[in-house]
Amino acid sequence: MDDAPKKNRKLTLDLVKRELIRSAAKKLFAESGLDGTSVREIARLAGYTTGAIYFHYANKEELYADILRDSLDRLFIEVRGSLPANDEPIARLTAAFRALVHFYDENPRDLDLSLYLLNGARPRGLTPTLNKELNGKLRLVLDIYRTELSHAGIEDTRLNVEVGGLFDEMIGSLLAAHTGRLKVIGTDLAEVVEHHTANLAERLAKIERRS
Amino acid sequence: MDDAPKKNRKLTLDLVKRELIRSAAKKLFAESGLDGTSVREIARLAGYTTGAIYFHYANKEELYADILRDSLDRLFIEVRGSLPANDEPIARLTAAFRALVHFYDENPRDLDLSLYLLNGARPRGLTPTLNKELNGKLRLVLDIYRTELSHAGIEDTRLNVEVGGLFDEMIGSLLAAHTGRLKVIGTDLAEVVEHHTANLAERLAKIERRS
Amino acid sequence: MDDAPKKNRKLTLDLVKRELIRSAAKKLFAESGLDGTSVREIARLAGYTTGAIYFHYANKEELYADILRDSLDRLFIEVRGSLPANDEPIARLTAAFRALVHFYDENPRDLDLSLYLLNGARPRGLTPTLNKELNGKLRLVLDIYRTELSHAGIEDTRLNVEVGGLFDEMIGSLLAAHTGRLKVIGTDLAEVVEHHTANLAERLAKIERRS
Amino acid sequence: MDDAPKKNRKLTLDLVKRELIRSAAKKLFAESGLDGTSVREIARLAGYTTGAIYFHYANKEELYADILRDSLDRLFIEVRGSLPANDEPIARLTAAFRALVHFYDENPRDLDLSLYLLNGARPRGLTPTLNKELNGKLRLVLDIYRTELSHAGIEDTRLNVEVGGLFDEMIGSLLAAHTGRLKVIGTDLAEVVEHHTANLAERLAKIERRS
DNA sequence: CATGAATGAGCATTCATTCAT
DNA sequence: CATGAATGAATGCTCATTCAT
Repeated sequence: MDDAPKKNRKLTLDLVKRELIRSAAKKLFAESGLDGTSVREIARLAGYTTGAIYFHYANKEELYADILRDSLDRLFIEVRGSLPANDEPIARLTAAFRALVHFYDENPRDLDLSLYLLNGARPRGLTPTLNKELNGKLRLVLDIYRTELSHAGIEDTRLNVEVGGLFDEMIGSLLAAHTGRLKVIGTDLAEVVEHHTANLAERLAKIERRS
Repeated sequence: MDDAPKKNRKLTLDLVKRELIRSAAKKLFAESGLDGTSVREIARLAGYTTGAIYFHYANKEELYADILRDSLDRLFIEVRGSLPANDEPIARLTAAFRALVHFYDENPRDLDLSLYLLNGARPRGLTPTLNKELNGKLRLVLDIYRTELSHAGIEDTRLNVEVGGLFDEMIGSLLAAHTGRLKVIGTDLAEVVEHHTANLAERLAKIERRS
Repeated sequence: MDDAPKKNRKLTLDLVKRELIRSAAKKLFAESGLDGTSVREIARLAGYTTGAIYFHYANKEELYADILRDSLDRLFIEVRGSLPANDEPIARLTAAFRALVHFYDENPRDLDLSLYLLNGARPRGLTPTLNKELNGKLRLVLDIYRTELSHAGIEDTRLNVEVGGLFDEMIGSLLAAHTGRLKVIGTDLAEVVEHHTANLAERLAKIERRS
Repeated sequence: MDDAPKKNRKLTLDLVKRELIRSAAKKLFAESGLDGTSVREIARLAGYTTGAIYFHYANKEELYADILRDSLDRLFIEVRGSLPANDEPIARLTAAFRALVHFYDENPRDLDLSLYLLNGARPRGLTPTLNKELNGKLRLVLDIYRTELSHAGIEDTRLNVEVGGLFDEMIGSLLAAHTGRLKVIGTDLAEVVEHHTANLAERLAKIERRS
C-alpha cells in the first residue's frame, strides 16, 4: 500500500489523459463519424500532438472501438439495472425500454456513435474482428429484451422479430427526436417517450394474449 | 420515324453509358457511403477511366445527388400512386405505408442510399444547396402521410409527431429486415410487413377515436 | 475563274472560322496566359467543341504561337511603315517609338500576349523551336531601332544597350498605363506618351551630341 | 547561454530545413512561376516528399507568398537604408534608385519572383487577400520614392506618374540586363546602371526646374 | 469538318501512421 | 511519455489530346 504511491499517481494521471483523449474523440466521432474525423483533430482537441494518440492506442480504429465498447457496456449495465424485481413481464419490459430511451436521451453522443452498428451499416474501415466484437456487445443488450419476452411467453419463432422490431422503433423515435424532425414542432422528447412506451405496453399485452 | 436512326441509336447508347456509371456508383455508394466511395472505384466498376466520370457529372457529389434524386422521385410516384380511391383514411394510410415498405424492400440499395437523409444525419460533404433540395424531395413523400393523417382528423399539433414516428418505425423495420438482424431467424420480410401494417391500422384507429 | 466558286467560298468560310478561334483564343490568352487558358474554354467562346480546335491547329501551343506570330508581324509592319522619308535620325526614331506605343495602346491584348517574350521570361510550355522563331520576330522589330540608331551615329558598342533600354522604357510606360498604376490618378495615356516621347527626343539628341 | 543547447540546435536545424524548402521553391518559382511549379518538384529539389511541404506551409500559395513577402521586406529595408542623411533631394532619389537596381541585380531570382506584382499582371491563382497584402508591401517601397519626390517639390498631380514611370524604367532596365537581351553584347550591368541613374538625375533636375 | 465521349497523366492536398529525439 | 517532422499512398479533380462516328 505504501510502496507504490508513484505508480498509482502515474496510473491515475494516465487514466485522466486517456479519458481526455477519449472525450475529445467521442465528440468528434459523434459529430463527423469515423472517416470524417482525423487523428490530428482529436489530438488538438485533447491538447496533445498526433503522436501521443498512438502511444495510447494502436490506431484510430482501436480508439473508436474503445469508445463504442465503453458506450455499449454502460448501456448494458443501465438496461440490466433497470429491471424491477417483480415478476410482471410487461412491467419489466417497459422498464427496460424506458432505460434504453433514457440512456440515449441523456447521452446523445452515444446515439450518434452507435448508429454505425444500430442500422447494421457498412463496417467501412472497421476490421471484421472489431465489428464482430462490438456487434456482440450490442447483441448482449438485445438479449435482455429477448429473455424478457421469452419469459413473457412469446414463442421462440416470433422472438427475434419482436425484439428487433421494438428495438428499431425505439431507435427510430430517438432519432426523430434527436435529429431535428421534431424540433420543428417544439414537442419535447419526454412526451414522445411516454407515447411510445405506452404503445409498447399495449402491444406487449396484445402479444401476450395472442401467444 | 425513320429519318433519325443514328441519332436515336446514339442517344440510346449514351443513356446506357450514363446508366452504367450510375449503376456502378449506386452499388458502391449504397455499400460504403459517399465518403467511403472513390471516383476511381466507380469508374473502374463502370469500365471507364476516372476522367470519363467527370465528363458526365460535374463532381462526385453531383453524381450522388443525381442518383438519390432519382430514387426519391420514384419513391414519391410509388407512394402517391398507391393511394386507393376510396375515402377510408385508414385504408389509404395503410396502403401508403405498404407502398413505402414495398419500395425499399424491392430496392434495398435505395434504402442504404437514403439513410443519410432518413436519419437526418450529418450531411458531411453534402453541399447545403443539394442537402436542401434532397430533403425537400423527402419532405414531399412525408407530406403524403401528413395529408392523409390530417384527413383522418388528426389535429395539427400531433401531426408532425405522428408522421415522423410512424415513418421512423417503418424505416426501423426495414432496416431490421435489411441489415441482417433478421436473417438470423430466417423470417421473411413479408411477414414482418404485415405485422407492422396491422399494428399501424390499430394505432391509427385508436388515434382516430381519441381525437 | 468559274470552276472554283465553291472552293473559294469554302476557303473564305475556313478563314472566318479560324479567325473566330483565334479571336477567342487571343482574348483568353491575353487575360489568363498560356497555361491559364484551357482549350475547352477557347472552343466554347469560339462556338465550337474541343475537337474542332485540333482540326485547325496541331495543339494549343501552335495556336498560341500563331496568334503571337501575327501580332509581331503587324507590329513590325506598323513600325517600319511609320518611318518618315526624311533624313533626320531623331525624327525617324521618335516616329518609330511613337508607332510602337500607339500599336500597343490600340491593341492592349497584344501587349499582354507579348509579355512572355518582352520580359524574356520562362518559355514554360513553349517549345524551344517556337520560342526561337517568335523571339526572332521580336528581334526584327528591335533591329529597326538598332538600324536607326546606327544611322544616328551611335557606335556599335552602345547600340544594344540603348535599343534595349529605350525599348524597355517604352514597354514599362505602357505597362504602367495599362495595368492600373496610372488609373489611380486619372491621367490618360496620351499625356504619358507625349511625356515619354519628349524625353526620348532629348535623350537621343544628347546621345548624338556625345557620339 | 549554455542551458538550452538541444533546443537551440533543434531550432537551428528547423530553420535550416524550412530554408531548404524555401530556397528550392524560390528557384523554381523564379524559373517557372507559381502555376508552372508543382509542389512535387519543390519537394524533390528540397530533398523531401510532397507531404513534408504541407507540414511547413498550409499550401503552395502560402509558400509562394512567404517567399515574396520576405523578398519585398528585404527590398524595403535596403532602399530605405540607402537614403543619405543630406537634404539634397536628387542625391537621395538617386541613391534610392541605385539601391533598387542593386538589390535586384544581386538577387535576380527576387526580380523574377516579383514580376507578377511589378507589372501588375493577373494574380491568377493568388488569393485576393494575399494579393492585397503583397501589393501593400510593394506600395511601401514605392512610397519611399513618392515621398522623396514630394520633398523634391514635385506637385502632387505629377507625383504618381513620375514615380510609376521612373520605377518602370528601372525595372525595364533590370529586365533588359537580366533576361539576356544584354548578355549578347557582354556589357556589364554596372555600366547600364550608371547610365540610367545619370539620366535620372538630369530628368529630376529638369522636373525641379519646371515645377 | 465537327462532335463529344474517352483517355491518362498530372496536380494540390489530406491523412493515418512511424519514429528519432 | 510526448513531440513534431516526415512518409507515402490515396483522393478529387483538370485538361491536352485522340478518335470513332
